[in-house]
Amino acid sequence: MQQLFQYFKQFSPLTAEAMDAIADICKLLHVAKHTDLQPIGHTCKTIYFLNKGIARIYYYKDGIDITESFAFENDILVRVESLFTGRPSRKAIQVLEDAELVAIDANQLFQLYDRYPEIERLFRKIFEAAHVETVNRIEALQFHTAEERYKALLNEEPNIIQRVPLKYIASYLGITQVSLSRIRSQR
Amino acid sequence: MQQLFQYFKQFSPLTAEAMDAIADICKLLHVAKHTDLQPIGHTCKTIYFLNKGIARIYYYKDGIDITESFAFENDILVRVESLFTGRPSRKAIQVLEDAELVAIDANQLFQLYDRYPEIERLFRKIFEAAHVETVNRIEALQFHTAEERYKALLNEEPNIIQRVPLKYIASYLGITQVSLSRIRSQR
DNA sequence: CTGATTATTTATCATATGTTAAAGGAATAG
DNA sequence: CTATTCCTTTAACATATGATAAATAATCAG
Repeated sequence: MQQLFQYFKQFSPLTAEAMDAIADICKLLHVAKHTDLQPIGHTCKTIYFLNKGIARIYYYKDGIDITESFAFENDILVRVESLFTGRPSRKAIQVLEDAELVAIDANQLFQLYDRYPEIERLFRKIFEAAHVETVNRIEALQFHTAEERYKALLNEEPNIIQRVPLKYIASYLGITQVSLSRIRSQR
Repeated sequence: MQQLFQYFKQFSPLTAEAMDAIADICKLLHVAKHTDLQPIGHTCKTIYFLNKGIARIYYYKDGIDITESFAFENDILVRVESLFTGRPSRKAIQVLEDAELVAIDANQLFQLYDRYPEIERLFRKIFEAAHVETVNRIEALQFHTAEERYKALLNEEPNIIQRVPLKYIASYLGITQVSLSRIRSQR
């Protein structure tokens, strides 16, 4: 659990009491690769934090598997559009490498918001940072070529290539597997 | 100011005291069309709410004007990636039609967060909703064709065509003006 | 109202990415 | 270790979108 609280520290401070309250609603999970942590159609009621391993959020569009995002060590992992609306998600969370993660019960967390404004603030800031990343991602998709997006990804996550099947990376970049292969083979 | 508080009501309730505190840090603005409300390079320190009119957030990529997003009546208007990071924004806000808007001073608002958890909660929810929209937009850009995106936009904002120059719509959709014209002329 | 900008459409050609199919490599189960 | 399945690359062709230029159409300033 230290890893999680270390992560929290980047965003805002917590009293010992608030930390205990959070720890009480957390569970440590070990999940084997290829497991769907949360299936399509369920409403997101858990906020995950990845201690170790890789996961992705994916969905099906016209029967084709599309990766919306990846999560790595020390990332928060959540289906925002379901958690914040209370609606079922068309997306699933899949673990790509044997993973260790912390599961935070969202309903219990939201109750803590009432008792601990500092906890509400912490998660506000965590999700604000995620929001900023999402906005930046739009810029990439809107006006960079597939090749530029691929190179930018390599820059941010140099070892994603060794750890994630290329087909997942392709749909994350908004292109087909074949196109990605073509881009990779050019020089 | 009633329009703004009406908007707030959708998200969470406020005490009269909190409403007064917010009203104290708000200014009503009238801005002529074509005006840059906030220039490129400034750090976003104001949250705007549009009572009337249309605005857009735009930036330059390789010298070309690109529209990141539009805001209409009853929309919040903010450069998230600057407001939440405190860094200067490469984006500007431009008013497209004579507009009436409410300007909320962000630094003063953040101070109110300390005194009124209910205000922090309200804005948390407002930005969570914006976050969800951003996530959904990625899905559109990632795996819909330009034509699909155009039709989806028409569906959501049927009168955007009458009110916004097509060139701005084109870059918002991630395509050139010429491509949009071509799509429109097909049937 | 008129001329000058600015916005939109149309046409032509170039190019990136999609689609489909097949072959070669890598991972996995038994 | 082998056979099967899954992943990745390559090839050939189709198509959507980009780039450039020119022609209309609309808007705006004087």
